[in-house]
Amino acid sequence: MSEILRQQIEKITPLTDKEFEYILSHFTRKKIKKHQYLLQEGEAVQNDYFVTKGLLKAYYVNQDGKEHIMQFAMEDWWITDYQAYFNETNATLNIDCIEASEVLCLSLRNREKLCADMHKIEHFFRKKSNAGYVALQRRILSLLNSNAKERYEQLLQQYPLLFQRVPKTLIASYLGVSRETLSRLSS
Amino acid sequence: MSEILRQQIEKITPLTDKEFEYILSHFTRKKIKKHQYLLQEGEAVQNDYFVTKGLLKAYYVNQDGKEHIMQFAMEDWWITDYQAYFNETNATLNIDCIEASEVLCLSLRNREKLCADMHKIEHFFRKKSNAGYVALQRRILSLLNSNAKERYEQLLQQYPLLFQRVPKTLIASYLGVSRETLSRLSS
DNA sequence: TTCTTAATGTGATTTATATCACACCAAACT
DNA sequence: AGTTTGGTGTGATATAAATCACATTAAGAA
Repeated sequence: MSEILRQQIEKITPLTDKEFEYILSHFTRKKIKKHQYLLQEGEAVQNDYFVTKGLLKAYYVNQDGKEHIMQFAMEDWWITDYQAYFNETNATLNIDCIEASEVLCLSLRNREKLCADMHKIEHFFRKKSNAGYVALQRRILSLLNSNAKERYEQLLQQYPLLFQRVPKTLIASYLGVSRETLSRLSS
Repeated sequence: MSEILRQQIEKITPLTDKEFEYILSHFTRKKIKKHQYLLQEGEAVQNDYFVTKGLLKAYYVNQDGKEHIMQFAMEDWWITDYQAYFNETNATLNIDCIEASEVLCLSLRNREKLCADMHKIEHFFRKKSNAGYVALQRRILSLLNSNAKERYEQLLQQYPLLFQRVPKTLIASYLGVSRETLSRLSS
């Protein structure tokens, strides 16, 4: 269902049916099974992904094989390796499915074309990017200022829905704590 | 000197003299002395600030009175409390001058007006915001994945100019390490 | 069902970093 | 010139969290 994308855009700017149809024509659809990769480290990053169904994670794997989760994405969220996507370099992140998912794929070329053609859409993406920037600043502040327990509680409060779907092990990896420490905090 | 702003914009999109003059008319100038506040916690956030001269820091002060630096800004950088600026809420960050500074001030109203009037400028701000988002992701990854020493070395490599101007104590506060630990690392 | 894999809890130990305390020096005021 | 303030180094100690190790349970796969 692409209605969910339309709704997201319309929270920022109204669209006619024609306009939305035009926008949507720049996306392709993709279904991914559980545990399947959407993106692997070292590959070129083809797309930004808008999630219409399911749940994914983008994560970095370091030299020791430890995973650090950059972001989750469920319905109505966007996900990709943005550094690589915007700069057209190879991915340093992996993205794979926590649950079977469906996404709408937007290549950088189509994104830029849409933005050039429709001032509205450039406005939409600017607003989304600003909101994303602010969200990351909050996360940084949380990392700088709070200990493991506080970060856990903040996340729980901010994204309660996530907890019903994401195993604690992955929450730990997102928070930058070991799964053992997180386990001890909950109790 | 506002030429520095023009150069920054022209890295993304070319401008005529008229266009730049029009853009600049939406900014006001401000000079700030060393140690003076540009913004204090609890205030309304009037502007986003483009630095033409000097060096500033934006930081959060927690319940215990400990400072955590969200960002620095020197010539050619932007700085404000973005969460509060974009959402028109009161500041949770403080901004003050490390060196005597000069800034160009852009209110949210003028920013939105410029973006609505000139597609070019909306494009510029979208690009800047995207780049900012990517930079914050890098910082998060650094916080998740690296210890104090590694983070220090990464920062040193990424912003070598900063080190000649910012005391180590503040670098520590940006990295999320105590000044004592940072001091021991350097040696 | 049985087998394997993923998720979780919990003890014992180690380690990175924070905290406390004090000394020293350089810069800025007055 | 003298006095305050800001920046820095370094020892001793405390603490949050990582790591290692093992047990338990739940969930998928054959």
